[in-house]
Amino acid sequence: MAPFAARVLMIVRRIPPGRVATYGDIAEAAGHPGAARAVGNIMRGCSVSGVPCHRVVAAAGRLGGYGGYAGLKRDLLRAEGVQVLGSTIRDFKTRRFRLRAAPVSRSSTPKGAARKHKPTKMR
DNA sequence: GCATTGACTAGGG
DNA sequence: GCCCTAGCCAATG
Repeated sequence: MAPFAARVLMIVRRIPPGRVATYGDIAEAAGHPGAARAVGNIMRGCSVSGVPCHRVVAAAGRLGGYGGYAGLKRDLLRAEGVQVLGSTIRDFKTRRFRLRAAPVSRSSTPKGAARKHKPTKMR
């Protein structure tokens, strides 16, 4: 499997329940910004792989696709506490999971461990 | 190795 | 705020 695909899968895997991420963000986190479309291509092959692909949505909080089962994807998201109106996610900006570029080296949360509700900067 | 495709995104109407 | 068009990238045939 291409390293890019592996990265994408890894990233999608660490999206917690109730949270969502856009294809673009995932592509960027995987090291290929702008490859959102490629991410979608990878997703269609990972229907079953232990990857919560239903938490991957399109930009602007839209649902995007899910094979031919976008409706199922919507239900899954709602089941996790995500409010979905039509084909758009409500409070998308707050539901979006902040991804990480790459686990190059994470010794042991050196200083960010005791962070409170003030994330210094909000993308 | 080139051409087509597809769970996308950003911009304009 | 929704629909259509053009651009982009990796995967597949």
